Amino acid sequence: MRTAPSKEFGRRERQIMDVVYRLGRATVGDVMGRLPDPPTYSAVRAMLRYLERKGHLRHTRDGVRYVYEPTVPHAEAQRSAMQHLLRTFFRGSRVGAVAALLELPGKELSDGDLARLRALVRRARHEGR
Amino acid sequence: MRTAPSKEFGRRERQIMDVVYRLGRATVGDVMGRLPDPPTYSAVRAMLRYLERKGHLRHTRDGVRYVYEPTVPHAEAQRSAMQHLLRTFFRGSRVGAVAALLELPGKELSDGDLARLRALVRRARHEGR
DNA sequence: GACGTCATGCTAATGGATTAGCATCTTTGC
DNA sequence: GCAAAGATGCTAATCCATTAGCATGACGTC
Repeated sequence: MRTAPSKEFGRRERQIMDVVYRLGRATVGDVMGRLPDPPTYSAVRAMLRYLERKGHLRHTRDGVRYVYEPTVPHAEAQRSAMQHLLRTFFRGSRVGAVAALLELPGKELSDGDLARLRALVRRARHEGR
Repeated sequence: MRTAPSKEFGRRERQIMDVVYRLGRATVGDVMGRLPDPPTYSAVRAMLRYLERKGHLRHTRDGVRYVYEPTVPHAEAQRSAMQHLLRTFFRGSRVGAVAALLELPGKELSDGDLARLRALVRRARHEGR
């Protein structure tokens, strides 16, 4: 049947999709191992099959086991998630979002990172965006 | 009963919380008007009461009607949502996320915006993050 | 003061996400 | 060859988010 992926997920669905996006490709065990309050192996498997039937995942074989990956490409999902976050929590202000981002804890920024950031800002200016 | 808000939501729950965060404070009508595939007024109202009982929302009166707002402060929810996005789609790379952010379409960046961005980068450097 | 409108209180019904259970198949080791 | 381990196929049961329905109360108007 293969209808258009609908972007809206239930709780578990969301958790599972997040794990798969995080890993890029994932086996049943990978997913189960990273779910909060993990249900049984069997339940996870059913869920994956369910998500596949709804068109959000596809699988390929790797020897005996299945490896799942999202049908919507990483970059696209990234963009749309960011878009949504921006709209929901920052009134669309990209600058505000950048501020929040840079204030998050994380690995120290390398010189390369800083250079890249400056380049991004410069580019944003020149392209008039 | 008021248990600790659990951060995980069902589909509608998520949609509703997003609307409330987007608006800051919202009446039943506000919420209903912005839901995709809006159900009945009554259903939205029940959902809001439900979310309140679970500790995610609180309400105050405004004349006859109720105005709902999140119990978790905007800034905190912002941070944790960004954190999650970062982890899920950017392998924790803040720079990568900033790049994606600046590439999103949006209002032209003002000179003030650019100055602020530069200041943020400078500050990130000096604070060693 | 009766009526219409619009708000909330409460609860039962529904439906779909979520789970578990059992059967089957393949691989590996003895 | 046979048994154990670990994978999938399929489906029924369950649970809870989601919805709708009916009753009640406040307010304004003719």
